[in-house]
Amino acid sequence: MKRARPYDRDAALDAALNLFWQKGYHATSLKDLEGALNMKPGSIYAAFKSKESLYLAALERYFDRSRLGLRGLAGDDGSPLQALADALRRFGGPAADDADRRACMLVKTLLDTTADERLIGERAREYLDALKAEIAGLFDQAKSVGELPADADTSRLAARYQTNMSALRIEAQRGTDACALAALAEDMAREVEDLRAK
Amino acid sequence: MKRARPYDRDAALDAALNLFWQKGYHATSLKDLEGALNMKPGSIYAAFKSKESLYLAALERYFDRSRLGLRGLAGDDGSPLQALADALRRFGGPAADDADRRACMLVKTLLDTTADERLIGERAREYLDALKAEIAGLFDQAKSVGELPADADTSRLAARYQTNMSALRIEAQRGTDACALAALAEDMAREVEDLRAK
DNA sequence: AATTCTTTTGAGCGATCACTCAATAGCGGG
DNA sequence: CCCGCTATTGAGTGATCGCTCAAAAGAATT
Repeated sequence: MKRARPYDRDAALDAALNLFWQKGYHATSLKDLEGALNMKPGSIYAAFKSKESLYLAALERYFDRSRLGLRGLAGDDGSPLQALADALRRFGGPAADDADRRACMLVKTLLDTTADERLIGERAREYLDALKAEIAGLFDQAKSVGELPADADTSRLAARYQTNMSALRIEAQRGTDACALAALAEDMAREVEDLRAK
Repeated sequence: MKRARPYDRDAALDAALNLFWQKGYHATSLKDLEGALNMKPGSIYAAFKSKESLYLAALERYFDRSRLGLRGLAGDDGSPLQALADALRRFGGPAADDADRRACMLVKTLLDTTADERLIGERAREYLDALKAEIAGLFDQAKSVGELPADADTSRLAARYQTNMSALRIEAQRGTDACALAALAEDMAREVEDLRAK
């Protein structure tokens, strides 16, 4: 090795992730990326091969974080069901930062992707499926702790939960007023809590 | 008037609507539109002013139809609540055509729109609000027929319903298998039916 | 059939797209 | 301190973007 990388790959990926998440794949130009990553086109292509590859890398990063977030819910306390309900309330409450008021990047990718970018669309679907499986795992935990009846269909519950979370975040991006958003989140959270075996 | 319009404005708008709905605003090029509308660039601009204007016209068309569809639910039978529940089941069932397996165009527009296209984003939000109001109107009807208790918060119910419908259609576009999709729709439909005053 | 006026045409505008590569810069080993 | 090598640079690639306009075409009127 004769020369170390002067740029920070992690920081660059973060910047790309944020920009892509905000503007979407099609609306983000190489010029935009040059500015956000503070890299010239040549460097970007040396480091990330192509715009599509960069997007895929950013998407994977997003997925990793999302999965980590979900796994973080597991250890919070003894009640997986409560953790899931609270996560919904969190997204309906006052936003910590802008990113919490944005629709899920995977959903945005899913809706923005056509046959021209098959790979990106397929990847988004895979990641969404994987996250759904993580959620199902949490419901499984709830079952093993006795919060859910033994015959609960955890994968069906996971589908419903993921759907609710996605929709809530879309609603946040829509700009629904804080009060209505909180009400919506509350309805969804209650739905989860009401699953608790009596 | 010396010369009648040889092209069919309605058909052209339909074609534009479908193309935009499928591919999104950014991914749809003028070339694509030329092909779909069977018009040369000059004609398109003479008829619709700009790509953005054309998109807005297509979006309005989409909105009009959606509103019409919702209003059509009102007269179906004496039970607005049942009509709303059945509409959900319909989107979870076997698709009549491709368009029924696509996310709502307004939602796609909302997620695909940045500050660069403020007007389009704002319009999408307005239309979504208007449709939510239509749904609230249906819940109001349900209330006046005695299906809902007098103190039901119909605008909150409408928000929840719209959210469910949007999410269901995203799920359809995601390619969720028919069985899981039907289960999801069933869960949502039950949620509506369970509102029925006992 | 000639005239008139509107609509359609499509080559082509400047700008921007994603991307490349010869030249340059700068660190590690000798 | 110089050399060898890799990472970075940024002007420039052809293609395509949204869009324009002078010219051609076609219906209505005479």
